[in-house]
Amino acid sequence: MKKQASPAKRSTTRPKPAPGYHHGELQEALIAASEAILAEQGAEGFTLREAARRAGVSPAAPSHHFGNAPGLLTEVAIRGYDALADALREAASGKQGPRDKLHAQGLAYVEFALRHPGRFQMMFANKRLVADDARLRQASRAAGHAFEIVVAELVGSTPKQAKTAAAAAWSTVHGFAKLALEDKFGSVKTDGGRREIIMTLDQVLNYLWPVSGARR
Amino acid sequence: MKKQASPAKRSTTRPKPAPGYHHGELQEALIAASEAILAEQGAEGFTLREAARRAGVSPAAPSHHFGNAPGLLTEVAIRGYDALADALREAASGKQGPRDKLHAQGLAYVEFALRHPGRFQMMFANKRLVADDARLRQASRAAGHAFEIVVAELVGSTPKQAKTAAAAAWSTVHGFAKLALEDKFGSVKTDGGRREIIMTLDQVLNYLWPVSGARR
DNA sequence: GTATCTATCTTAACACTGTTTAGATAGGGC
DNA sequence: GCCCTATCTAAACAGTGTTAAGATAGATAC
Repeated sequence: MKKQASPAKRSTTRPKPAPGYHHGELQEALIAASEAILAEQGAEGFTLREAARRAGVSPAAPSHHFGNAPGLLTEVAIRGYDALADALREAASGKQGPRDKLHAQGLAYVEFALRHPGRFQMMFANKRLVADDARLRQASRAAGHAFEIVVAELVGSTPKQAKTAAAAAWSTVHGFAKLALEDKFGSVKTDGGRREIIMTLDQVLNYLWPVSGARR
Repeated sequence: MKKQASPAKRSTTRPKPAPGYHHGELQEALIAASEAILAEQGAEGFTLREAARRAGVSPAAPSHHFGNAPGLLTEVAIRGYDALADALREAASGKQGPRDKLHAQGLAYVEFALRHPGRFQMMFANKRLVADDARLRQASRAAGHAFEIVVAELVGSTPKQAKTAAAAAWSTVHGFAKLALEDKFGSVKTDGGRREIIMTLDQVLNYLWPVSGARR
């Protein structure tokens, strides 16, 4: 009565009426909007209200699907870990020996972080996620597992030593990525800076896990 | 006239009148309050208003001394880097050979991160700091330099290789600390968990930089 | 000793944020 | 046709960082 069925009428402030809500597309729209914000503004720039705005809904709408902001971000983080695991597996699949595989994985890990800084930082921001979410933990473990497989092949001895070596590899590439994102190895904003950073990483990996026989 | 000189009167909501403002103690009080918040609540829990509250001043007071929240946090981060550099230097000074020194520094780095998680996380949160502040960059470089000195002694060859080795060492311990703080190596909340984590770190360091001759 | 000047702090307001409550709306099942 | 449930909106709340304007006190100058 008060509002006739004028579908274009409501797009006063909302960007996308996006026909087909009430059909289960809002989750995807919110996740996509969140990833876009992370890509544009970084992890600190994310805002639940902005995600709702981009999806064309009210600020309270997300709560019905994700509970709260950490709930939504957890979903984003899960997909991030899945994408990371894929990248690690694909990097290893392109090489033959375990050393080459590990080297490729290290490069892939840091390249992922530099390509998606906001998402990457959010994946490791436990306080902004539902840290004990079962699916999140599983996705994180799966990404770490991609490392362990290759490292186990490399070390080849006791599983305890494999665990240690995997922790070492993960720590090194993760620390490098984090430090690079904080500009500790030069500016990460320019193309040239990123190229320089990747070259430094290549040297670091060759130093710690030399591909050809001799070490140092 | 309106207010008699009743010094206890104003402590209605303010915790510490702290005689001696207007004397330059507010900066220190705000820094101390910020460090206390970081220690209690972590980096995400920091709030400029809460810092002002603890220092017993209005929310606008900090702006006169630090400009804005990043300004205050930058001062906190600088002191954090100074403390970290001290810890690294002291760790090295207690040992003899370069391998032992590096090992001790690695332990000291992670122990610092686990002992002061909030401060540590804030030190590497460029977006919440005045990232291009000259004193901050200097303090950060000084902490990294503590690593480079030991690594140069260890590698002993070209300065380029020393740079690479220092980047490797820093990345490994930084990554380990970051992952540990996000519970990737078990819970960091319990004493037992932390002990376990340090043991894992010890193995990682021995794996990458073995103290006694043979490697792996 | 009084007046002025400057650093320091407060009050009040603004535009944001995440979350909750209650109510409106629409689509599917009976 | 009706009801029922999922979905979304509107409005409000407490809290945030920051700014503008005004008050206050300490030191300085005369």
